[in-house]
Amino acid sequence: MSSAPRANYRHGDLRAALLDAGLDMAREGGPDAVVLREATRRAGVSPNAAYRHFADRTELVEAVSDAAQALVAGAIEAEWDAVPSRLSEKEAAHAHLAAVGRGYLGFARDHPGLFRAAFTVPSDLETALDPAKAGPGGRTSFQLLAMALDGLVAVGALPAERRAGAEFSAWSAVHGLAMLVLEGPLRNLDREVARTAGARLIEMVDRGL
Amino acid sequence: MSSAPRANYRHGDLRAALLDAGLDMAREGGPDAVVLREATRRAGVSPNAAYRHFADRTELVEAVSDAAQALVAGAIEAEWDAVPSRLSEKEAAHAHLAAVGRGYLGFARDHPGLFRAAFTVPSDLETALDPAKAGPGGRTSFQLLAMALDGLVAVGALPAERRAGAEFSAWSAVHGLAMLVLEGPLRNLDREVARTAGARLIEMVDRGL
DNA sequence: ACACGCTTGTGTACGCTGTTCACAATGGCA
DNA sequence: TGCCATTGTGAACAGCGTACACAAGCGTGT
Repeated sequence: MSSAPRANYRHGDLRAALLDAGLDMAREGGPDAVVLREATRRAGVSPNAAYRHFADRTELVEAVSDAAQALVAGAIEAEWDAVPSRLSEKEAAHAHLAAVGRGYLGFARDHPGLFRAAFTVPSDLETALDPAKAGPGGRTSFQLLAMALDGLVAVGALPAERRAGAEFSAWSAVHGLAMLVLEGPLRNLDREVARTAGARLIEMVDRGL
Repeated sequence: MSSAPRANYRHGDLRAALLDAGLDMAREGGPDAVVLREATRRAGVSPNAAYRHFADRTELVEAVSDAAQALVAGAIEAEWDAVPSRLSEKEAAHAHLAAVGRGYLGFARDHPGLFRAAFTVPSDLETALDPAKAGPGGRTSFQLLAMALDGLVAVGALPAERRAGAEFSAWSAVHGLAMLVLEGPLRNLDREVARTAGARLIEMVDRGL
C-alpha cells in the first residue's frame, strides 16, 4: 500500500507486505506469476529481505496459496448463507451441496489467478483443517463440502454406505471443470456455456453421488 | 538418442530431437520442467538453434503437449479395446464409458508429468480434432469420450436430452480427480485410496450423467 | 560447373530470475 | 549503557528466454 519510501530502516510488517504483493501478482497471473524479486520491489525493499521471512520462493507461494484458499472458503460460505431458510430439510440439504459447488466454480470464474494459486500448489489434504485456509466463518472449503454431504446423509438423500469418500468425487467434479476452463482445453469455452456446464455438472453430482 | 557429437553442421531432424527432449523433461517434471536451453543441450546444439523450429518456448511446450495428448488417447484406446466383446449392448456401452475414464486416470497416475503437459497448457477445444493429438487409432481422447456417450444414448442408457454437454461433465470429473491428486491438495493421497476414489468417481458419472 | 540465396546452426549479449555470502542498521534486553 | 539477535542491504553467480549479427551448408537456375 504505502509506496512512499519508508523513513526507517525497518519495514514494520514486511512479511504481510510481501504476501500482499504476492496475492496481487497471483490475481493477475496465477501462482507462476508470483515472483519474489517483484514482491520485494513492490514492498520497497531489497530482494534479499524476503529471505528473512520466507526460506524460499515456494514458501512465499505457499503462503499466497493458503490465503487464496481462505478466500475460496469465504466465497463458499457466502453461497451457503444465501440458501433460503424456508426450505424443507431435504431441499436445504441439496441446496447446500449445490451452494458449495456454485461457490467453488464462481470463485474460479471470478478470480482465476487466485483460484489456481489456491489449488495448484503443494499443500496436501492433511492440512485441510488449517485455520489459515478457513474463511471468515472458520471453516475450510473442504469442511464446508463435508458438512453438505453429512447433511444429505442426515435427510436420507445420500445412502450412508456411499458417504465415505464422497468428498473426493464431488470435489473432483467441480475442480475438474474449473481447471479445464481456466488453464485446460476448455479455456476458450464461451462464458455462458461454461456457466450452464457448471449447473449441469452440479446436477450430475447430486444425482450420481 | 545419438548423443555422439554430430559430424555435420546440419543436424538432420532437430525439430524432432527437441520435441523428444521436451517430452523427456515433461515426463520428469511436467510442462514447467520443459526448458528450451536444456532441450538444445540434449540435442547437442546451440541454444538459439531452437528458434529455427519453434518461435517461442511456449511453442515447444505446445508441441510437447500435443504429443502428450496423443499418448493419452492411445492409453484410452487400449482400455477401450480391452472391453470384453461378449457383453450385451447395454453392458458394453457402460463398459466403454468406464474404459475411457480408466484410461484417462490410469495415464495420469502412470505418467503424471506427461499428463500435466497434455492438459494444463494452451490449446483450446477448437483443435480437439487435431490429428496430432490423436492416438494410433486416429481419435483424440475427446472423440473417444464422445463415442462412449453416443453409445450410451444408442442403447437407451442415457436420455437423449441429457446428451448435449455431457462430455463436459464426464471429462470434468476425471480431470478434476487427476489434477487434485497430481498437483493439488490430494497430492499425498494414498495410491490405493486414489485408485478406489477413481472407481467410485466413474460410478458417480455413470449414475449421474 | 558455378555462383546465388535460402535455410539452419553459432556467438555474443542483455535483462530477468532465484539464491548465497558477507556486512550494516536497528531495537529490545541485561 | 552495552550487547546481540533480528532484519535489512550490496555485490555476485548461475541459469533462463530471447535478440542480433554472422557462418556454414544445400538446392537451384543458368
